[in-house]
Amino acid sequence: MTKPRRQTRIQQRNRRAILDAALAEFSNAGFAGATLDAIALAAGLSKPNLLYYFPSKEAIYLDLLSALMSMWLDPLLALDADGEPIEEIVAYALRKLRMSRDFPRESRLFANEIVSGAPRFAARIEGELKNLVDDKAALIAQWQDQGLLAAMEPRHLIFSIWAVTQHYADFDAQVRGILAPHGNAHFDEAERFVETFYRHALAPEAGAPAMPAPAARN
Amino acid sequence: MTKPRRQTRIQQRNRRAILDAALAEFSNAGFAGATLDAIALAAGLSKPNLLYYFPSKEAIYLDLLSALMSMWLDPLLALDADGEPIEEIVAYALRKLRMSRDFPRESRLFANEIVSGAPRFAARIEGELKNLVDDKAALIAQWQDQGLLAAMEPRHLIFSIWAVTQHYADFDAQVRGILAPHGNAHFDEAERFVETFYRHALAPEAGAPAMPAPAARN
DNA sequence: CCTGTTTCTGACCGTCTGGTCAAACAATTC
DNA sequence: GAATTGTTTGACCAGACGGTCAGAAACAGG
Repeated sequence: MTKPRRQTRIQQRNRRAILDAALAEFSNAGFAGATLDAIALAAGLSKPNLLYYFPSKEAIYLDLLSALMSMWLDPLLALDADGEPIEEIVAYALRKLRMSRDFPRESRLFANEIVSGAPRFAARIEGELKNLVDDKAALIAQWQDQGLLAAMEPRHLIFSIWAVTQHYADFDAQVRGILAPHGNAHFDEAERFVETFYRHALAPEAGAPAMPAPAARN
Repeated sequence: MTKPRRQTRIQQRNRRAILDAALAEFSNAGFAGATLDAIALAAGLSKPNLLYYFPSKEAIYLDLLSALMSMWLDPLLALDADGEPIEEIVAYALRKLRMSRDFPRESRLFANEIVSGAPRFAARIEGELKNLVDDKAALIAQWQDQGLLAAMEPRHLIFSIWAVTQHYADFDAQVRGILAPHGNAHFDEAERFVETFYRHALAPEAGAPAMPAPAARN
């Protein structure tokens, strides 16, 4: 039991290569559409060798989901109760947007999983993700009660931020088909849009400073 | 050549059953994940019989895409240049939201296709869809120049409406995991959110009536 | 060098999948 | 009721796919 040395350098390199290749494959083809042969090829390994590092296709997929979960949650986690509400939410939306630009494969992996009914992900959605959203929704509701934000259902506001920002990664093919951009230039446009849009949408009514919002039914 | 009678009653019934079953399968599993056996089973036919009506799996898929294309475009098409701008756009968003509620399979079919890079759909995106968006984006820009709408890039505004409304169909599993709703009750909440959100976000600045918008760079 | 361990591979297997086909069955027409 | 046309099926096929396995390399340490 001396010197555990859990992973050799070769293991580290190959596992990394496999996960990277798998991310590319799964995010483009979904779980069903991706093949071990394609992943092995992209990783520069033979298929049996790939299965030397991971016991099955599903194990690779689940490993990816787990590894990316925190990256997925981080931007929302950073929403700061002590910050200025509108700035905090706008900054959150911009963080998510930049993740769509910088990590589109990760976004599409989750998108594929969830569009297909999240068969291997439901537990985590109803667990970690739901808890985090509940927390932050309460924070937003509090800000609204203080008249610092326009009144609107906080969870749906969060959904809208996810939807709008992830749209640029998940529906990249459509966005590019319509904007016909060069490279990632359209992301600058998107940043300006997201910032002005949410800043405007979140601003409380001028003459309603510290009153409970009109449509607060819950 | 007398009495063409293109489709018998049996043909009509079976083709309909196949397309319906295929929509269910493709929207849940994507093109790769869906199987002819599953479609045939759901349609109440044997696999060879299914292939008597359609030449191939891809033919069924393409038939579906074509048939659903106009349903997809209609809500945007109905955006009326003679209407009141904010009401028109809010009504458009609500139409799209109700489509997510009433036709989630159709929405997920497109979502699956586009998330996977739209391999069988790119032509239509760059054709019909792009043209329609260009048209309506010009109309929105015109409204903005008249000071009737807050200034923001029209195409990205349209994207945001697609993203927010389709989110409820495409990411249904996630929405349900977080809201834990009974049936479709959360769609009422979503309707209220979408309406107030866009009404607020689109309202022009109080003191900027008929001036070209500040960030109009294009 | 030898030895034990880690890494890698070719050959193989059972299953599933999209698709074919000849023939049976049903419906319609004359 | 015979002939024609339209519909359905069981049996089958070739290829792809996830996964196994025995053993060959490559790599370590002594």
